[in-house]
Amino acid sequence: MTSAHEFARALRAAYLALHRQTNDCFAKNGVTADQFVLLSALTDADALTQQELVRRIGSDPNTVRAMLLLLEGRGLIARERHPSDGRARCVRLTGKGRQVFKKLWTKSEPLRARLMTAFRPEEAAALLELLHRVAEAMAPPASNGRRTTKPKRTSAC
Amino acid sequence: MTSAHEFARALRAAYLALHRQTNDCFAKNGVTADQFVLLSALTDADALTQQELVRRIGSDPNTVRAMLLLLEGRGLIARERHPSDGRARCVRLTGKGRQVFKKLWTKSEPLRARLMTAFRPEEAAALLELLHRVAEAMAPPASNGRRTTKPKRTSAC
DNA sequence: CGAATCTCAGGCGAACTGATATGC
DNA sequence: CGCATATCAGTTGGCCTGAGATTC
Repeated sequence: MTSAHEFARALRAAYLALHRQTNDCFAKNGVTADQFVLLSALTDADALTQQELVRRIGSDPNTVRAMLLLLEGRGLIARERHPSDGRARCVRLTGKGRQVFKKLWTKSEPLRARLMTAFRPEEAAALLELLHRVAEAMAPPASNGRRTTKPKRTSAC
Repeated sequence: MTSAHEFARALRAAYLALHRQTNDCFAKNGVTADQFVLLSALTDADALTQQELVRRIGSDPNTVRAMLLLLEGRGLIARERHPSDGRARCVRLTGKGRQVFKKLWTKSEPLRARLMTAFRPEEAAALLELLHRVAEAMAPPASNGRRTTKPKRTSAC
């Protein structure tokens, strides 16, 4: 039982250290670690709805909206109306956004290299799977976020 | 290289899920997850200086101060002057603080149990060690926090 | 109608910067 | 003197609640 607490503290320490280094790495570009995560989620797909973005980065709709407004103001992302669903918004990277992300990605290479020194390649897969299991185990049990029913569509935009 | 990014996202997802569940768990007691971490650090020792507290929970002096003022206002901790070092402050749990922490600890038992379901007991130690290595690898390389020189004393208060 | 998606207003805790006072 | 410890003032980004508009 107490080992769970130790584990939680270690997880916290590891994440906070990573988060801080990432923030420092991007500080001069005016981008935060969380914004980088959002941008990287957008590079995985051509366009995503805000809701889908919320789901992928594990955040709150209001938080995502605030971040998007910020990034939109800087011309890194664009928000268009969804063609078939009047409620939804399609979020995509602009050309500038893609360019900036590429620069940030290159800039953070050393950080990822440092991260990889923490374990051997053979361990990586196991560790990754373990972290996924942790996230799954700690996912909201019944009443998700603000959802009252099941997720239903994954709305690929 | 890209696996480092995957790992970072998984680490983030796991931590955020844990952090959210912890916050929800303590919400009705008016205590946040970070405050719980601080309180738990104080249960490990009779008294700690603020600086040592900063080091143990991996935070910022200003942040810790703000949290301490908050907790002091609620009567959970006390800040006395250090007997031999006029600059330092000795932080300790009050009786009420110890009592509250105990209640919170009990209340969060299910959370820790859920966390333990994510991996088998044999894996726990290895995983713990791995997370420590990650935190160490991502620790500030040269210029620590605000420190310009070496840490020197660990000041056990 | 209910439900989903996003918008808006407002508040809060955490983290940071920079400057400052005091004691070692 | 330099350095360490803590304080104060102010800003920011992220997260949350609660309410509302619009659309499916």
